[in-house]
Amino acid sequence: MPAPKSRCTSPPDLQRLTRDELPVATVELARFLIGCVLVRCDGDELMTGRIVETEAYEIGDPSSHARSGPTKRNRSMFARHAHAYIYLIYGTSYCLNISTEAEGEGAAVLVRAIEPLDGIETMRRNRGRAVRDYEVARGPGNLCRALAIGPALDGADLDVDGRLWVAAGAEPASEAIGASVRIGITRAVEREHRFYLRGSRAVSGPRALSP
DNA sequence: CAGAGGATCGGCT
DNA sequence: GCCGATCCTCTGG
Repeated sequence: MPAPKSRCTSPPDLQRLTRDELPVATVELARFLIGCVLVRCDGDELMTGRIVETEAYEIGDPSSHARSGPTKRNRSMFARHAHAYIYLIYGTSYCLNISTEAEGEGAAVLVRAIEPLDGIETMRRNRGRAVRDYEVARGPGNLCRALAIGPALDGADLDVDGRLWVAAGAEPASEAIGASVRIGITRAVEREHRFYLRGSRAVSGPRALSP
């Protein structure tokens, strides 16, 4: 996919993790991403945040969009790992996923929430409503609205595209990462494939799910 | 081609 | 906590 020129100057600490530095396996990436920094360059607006909540949708998962094979909507899930899969949900919100596994395998990690770091005023403006700092990108739909992530980024290669990538962050202690069942699904509800950073107010969902 | 059902959000009770 | 908005996608006939 052609990547429009980005005018953001990205500080050295926001240098992208290359494809080879990102786990290929779905559940492994979901856990790895907690504490990493999501970087969005929209024109000349730089926005970043610490990833605090993810969900894994692995190969063969009955709750995955890829469960019935490739379709027009989910084709980005079948790209090799580190591509964006973006779709519209409930006619109102977009969701951002990062593809996993080898090309031809349909699997991805849903990025559910970040704690804003840089560009919070831009994110707040994108949200178009008054919210507290920790609410700016809490929840998958809110995250996409805050970062101006939409269908134009579907299929983007995070290893190449100048508009969206993942950078390293302060690695949380392993006991600081919690696991739980996933939110808003109706199949394979028992799998504990949601990961979150304990104690972060930017984590979405019922408090009881994030002790 | 019709109909059901969403990996959500926000307002209201 | 419950419910409606909103519209696209997939499935089945």
